[in-house]
Amino acid sequence: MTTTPAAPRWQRRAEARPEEVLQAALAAFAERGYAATSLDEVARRAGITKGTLYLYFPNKAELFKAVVRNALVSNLSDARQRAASHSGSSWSLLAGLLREFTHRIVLSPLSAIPKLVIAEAGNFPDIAGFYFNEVVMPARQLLQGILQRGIAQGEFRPLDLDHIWRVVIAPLLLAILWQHSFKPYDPVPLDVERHLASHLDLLRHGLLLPQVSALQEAP
Amino acid sequence: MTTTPAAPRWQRRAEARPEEVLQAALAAFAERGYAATSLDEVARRAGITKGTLYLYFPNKAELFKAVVRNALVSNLSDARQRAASHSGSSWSLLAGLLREFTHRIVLSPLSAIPKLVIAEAGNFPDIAGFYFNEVVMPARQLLQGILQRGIAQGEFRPLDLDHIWRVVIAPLLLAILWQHSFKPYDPVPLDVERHLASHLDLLRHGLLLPQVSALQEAP
DNA sequence: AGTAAATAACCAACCAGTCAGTTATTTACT
DNA sequence: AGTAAATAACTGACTGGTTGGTTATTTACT
Repeated sequence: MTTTPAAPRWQRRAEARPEEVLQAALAAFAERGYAATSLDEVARRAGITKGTLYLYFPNKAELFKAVVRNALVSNLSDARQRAASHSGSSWSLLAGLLREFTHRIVLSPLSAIPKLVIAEAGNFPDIAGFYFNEVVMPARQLLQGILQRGIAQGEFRPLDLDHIWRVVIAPLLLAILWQHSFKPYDPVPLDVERHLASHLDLLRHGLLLPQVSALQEAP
Repeated sequence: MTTTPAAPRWQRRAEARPEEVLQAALAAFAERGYAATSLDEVARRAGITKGTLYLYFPNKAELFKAVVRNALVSNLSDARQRAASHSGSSWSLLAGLLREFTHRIVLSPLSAIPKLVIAEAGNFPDIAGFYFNEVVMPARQLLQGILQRGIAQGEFRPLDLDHIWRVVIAPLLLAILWQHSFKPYDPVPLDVERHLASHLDLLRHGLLLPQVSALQEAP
């Protein structure tokens, strides 16, 4: 009686593990939140055990930070570069950026991250601080820069630069939270594309000077 | 040697306990979120012990639901009645409503509740469903009614009624979440009054027909 | 005295983090 | 090429601490 050559119980895949753990952690955190997600669960989803997980990440908070970095920070520096080298109107830059943000974050699994950070900020100050410094601050600077340029060039009305930028991105945040918190209960599910269209329509009429607005029907 | 007549170590106050527990629980949940708040902590804040807490609420989830219900019920039908009996322009009604919402919710401890519901929706589906039906649906109907009236009367531009209402309230939601999640990290703290002013300014230019807007500088 | 209200000690379950031991893979040597 | 030794990856059981929930007992009030 010969034994079939048993497949190994596990394989060494040190290269692939970290990325797989990050994927698994994002999915798990997104479903249940940070506090409610156990590392056993994350390990299970990644096809390893908890001990292995600790070979790659020193603790739960650092794992979470790594998830955020991996998912968002790269995306953001991307946008800044595109903004710097933009040559068209400020409005087309702003609208393009909001569109791209919608497609690359709101409509992707990445949207779980802002929701998570907001939900758990109270309990994990260093995560909240990290996110604020690494994500919110750059985003603010990017938006304020565009708006300021638009005002200076006589494209936008005079605006309160310290506050308008939050009003401008608020509908994106709402869309993210809606999808994660209310989607199952909404009888008229949110159509993100039409939400974005309404948002841009409001901004175009609300930000641009009237004479400029009239020139730019549907940029 | 006489012993001074010792004050009783505790008193029987069955009437007052539930309300006091609800207050304590709201404060505790608001600070630390649902999962991270221990019932010992809630009891401590309410000036009782955990065992007593269980005399009045069957478990943690029901306590949480009771907090949400209790905090919302008073504020619920109020706004709808005022809207129904309004006689001025749609814009003044809308702006007034957003102002009142800002002062009565965003700037009050009640703002903890939307934040909590959004944060915990994934883990507590029946709470999320309850909140959606009792709070979100009425708010939607109220806003859509006002916007529809404004369009019909030639005050607002034609708008996508299914989507614009979310864009309109998004900045209020952002203000709530900002205060609860990012306040400690923001070097330029959010001035809610100026945030509201920026918001209303954008809406006035973005929603109203140009000729109407020109008539209504600062309503 | 009788009982409702409240306490305090208790249990069972869960989980982040640790570590001694096991196994797959690579390296060094013949 | 073959294989023994060394290494790196991985496992799984365990620990210490916490917390939701229970209950035997004490206390205040009628």
